[in-house]
Amino acid sequence: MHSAVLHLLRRLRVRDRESGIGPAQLSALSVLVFGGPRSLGELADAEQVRPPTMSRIVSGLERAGLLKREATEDGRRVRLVATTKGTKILWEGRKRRVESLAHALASLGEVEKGRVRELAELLPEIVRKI
Amino acid sequence: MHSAVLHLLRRLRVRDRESGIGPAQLSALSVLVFGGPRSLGELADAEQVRPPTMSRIVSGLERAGLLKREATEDGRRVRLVATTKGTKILWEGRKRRVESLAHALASLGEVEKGRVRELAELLPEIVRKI
DNA sequence: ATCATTTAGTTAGCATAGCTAACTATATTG
DNA sequence: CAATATAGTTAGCTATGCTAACTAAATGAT
Repeated sequence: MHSAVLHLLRRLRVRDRESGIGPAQLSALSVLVFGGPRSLGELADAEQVRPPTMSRIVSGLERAGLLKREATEDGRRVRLVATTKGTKILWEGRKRRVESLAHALASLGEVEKGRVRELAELLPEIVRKI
Repeated sequence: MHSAVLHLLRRLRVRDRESGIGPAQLSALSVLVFGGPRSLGELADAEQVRPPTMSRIVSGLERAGLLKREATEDGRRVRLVATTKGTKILWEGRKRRVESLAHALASLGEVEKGRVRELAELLPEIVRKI
């Protein structure tokens, strides 16, 4: 299962590359777009990455005009917000990934599709427990 | 599903880091250990990576004493073979991953476990079609 | 048989991404 | 007000991905 999951992800990333944005940047931006604005530390936690790493990922996204750093009441924190451009790019990427998966799933029988559906619902729970 | 798979992989990689070997090296070595010796180009294909990338990954593994480059009849090709040390390290890593997954799966009911099992068998087929 | 082409790998050079250690600036607390 | 804690950044290392350009070996065409 570990191996299959690894290769599934690798294939999907090939499509992601079309967005012209690195995988870590893409994943971080998706948290902002689909989960709303948050601080750098929160984003680092969500992405299971250290603050310096997230700091650089955010710098790249900012340079590309995909997010903005905004000041907060607490002078130490920043609020990271996806720009319109960032949001648009992400929705296009999601569309591509869904197309790839849909293509692969289309040739499966109804029974198999049902199994995939069941596991997709189960996975987040499993992940939380690891 | 894409998101859940991404985070599942990320969690498992945390355990993999304990091996003191990078994720790409670990994955390439696992192909040799569990799939047998092969050429650099074949390994690059299996890992969905370009030859120069695989060349450097292999160099790292060789430097660490985890695999050997052997000559073949065709003077251009090399045969990559995991060493005893490489094989041992990989089995220990597999053990750690299995422990992590087992821990997460242990709390599931029998029905859910059955679903996971069915999908684990289905995944490689899906991956091949993407 | 020789010269051109194809194939397998490597080297060089660039960008992204992960880390720790050390720093700055702002809040909080004693 | 001084000491400490918290949020981010900077610097510097390694690993991993790419393309372009190279070497060496095998194949093929005349």
